[in-house]
Amino acid sequence: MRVMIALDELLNRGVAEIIVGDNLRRKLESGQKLRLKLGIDPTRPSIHIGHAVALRKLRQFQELGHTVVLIVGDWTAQIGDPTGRDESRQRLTPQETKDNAEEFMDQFFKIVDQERTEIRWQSEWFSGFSLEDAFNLMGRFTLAQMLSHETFRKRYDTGQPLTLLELMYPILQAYDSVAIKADVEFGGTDQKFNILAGRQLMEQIDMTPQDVLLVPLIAGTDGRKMSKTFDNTVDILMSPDDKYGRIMSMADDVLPLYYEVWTDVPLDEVRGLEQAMAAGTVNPRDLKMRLAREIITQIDGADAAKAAEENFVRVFQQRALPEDMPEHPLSAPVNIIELMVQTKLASSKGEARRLIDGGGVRLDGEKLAGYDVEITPQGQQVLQVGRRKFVRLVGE
RNA sequence: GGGUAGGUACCAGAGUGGCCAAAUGGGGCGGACUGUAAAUCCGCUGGCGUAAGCCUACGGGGGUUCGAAUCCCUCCCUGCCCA
Repeated sequence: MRVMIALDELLNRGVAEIIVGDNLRRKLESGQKLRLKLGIDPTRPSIHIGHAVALRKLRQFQELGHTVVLIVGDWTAQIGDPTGRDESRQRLTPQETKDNAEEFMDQFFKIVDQERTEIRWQSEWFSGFSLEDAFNLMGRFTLAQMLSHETFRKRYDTGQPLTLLELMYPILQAYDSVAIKADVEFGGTDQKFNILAGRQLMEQIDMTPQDVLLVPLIAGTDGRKMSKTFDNTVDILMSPDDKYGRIMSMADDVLPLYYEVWTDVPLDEVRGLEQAMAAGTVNPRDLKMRLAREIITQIDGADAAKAAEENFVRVFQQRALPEDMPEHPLSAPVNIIELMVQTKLASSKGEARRLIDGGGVRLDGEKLAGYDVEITPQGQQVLQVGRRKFVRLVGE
């Protein structure tokens, strides 16, 4: 699929940090086939393009013949990764875990090559764990060490609850590396602590410690770190139209990094674009459009990307109607408030009224001024909330 | 185990008997301006009711009171200090 990429590019582009860099390079140069570890927690079945930065990197390694070992964290998922969290998570049931994992993998293999992936479940090694095994593991880590992790320390210092179970999270993740004999573990920079715990454990039991490849975290639509928690993600499973829109609403200054991690545009050219942007000789909007196209092409294919772009131009640049919109049959006159709730344009009647009061509701382009409006079925009408939500009312 | 401070809306955080669907900030949503960028400005931000109003809501349950986020009892949860 992709042309093989140069080693320098592989190890530098879209990479935040490699521990130990020389080591990894030497292994790669030796022609040794590596086992690339990536652990996922099937707590949230959706993958966004921030997670997928690591997946793209894995894919590049696969092109060179290395094997991805995907670890489904069915045990750690029940703890929930405390990293970056300021409160404890709810534990999941085994069934939820299983369902989530399946959904997750559908998305995962849109980017990673399934043929060169080995899927392993943590329960393979943890289900048979005895208390003795657990002691043996826990005894290798100290509390001070755990508290050196910013997340833990902050929780502890600010008086947030912090359970012993949560302290187990990095330890379990570390053991995974032992269980599968990982050569390199991949993750976002926020995973550094957990992944280093793996190195430490391997060293202690006289295994060759894994190397670590950390990818940068990218910003979401609001400029903060992309995270489900902030609802600022661009998800793999979103419709191409939604992906396009969300990418277009990114801040300008995230563009260079996005180009670096999500496109194959040569880095020299990216630097050039950055300068042109600073000099004002190129409209950042156009760079974003190109970026959106590139990303969607990788996930959904070129046709979908093209269609999404056309739709975007029509709806948001020309302020015309989108090509596809949800349809809602209309057989009898209905009050506007009622209708907005039915079509899910508003989540409650109160919200519907507020939207109308705020001037955010249009019927066939006409702003509605009050809410004692009956909508009667007649041919096709378009009901619109804000700039981006449309429903086509089809009279019967 | 003892002492002590707490648990308020999506988050942070005021409120310590009625003026409280609950200040303020953030977030979110809508509008203006734009490039669905940033910045800025305006409005909204529990549910039901076109409205008057009703219902639900300040950790859970019970009580006092005409009236409770606010007082009392009890249970649960968390922090801190001591053991």
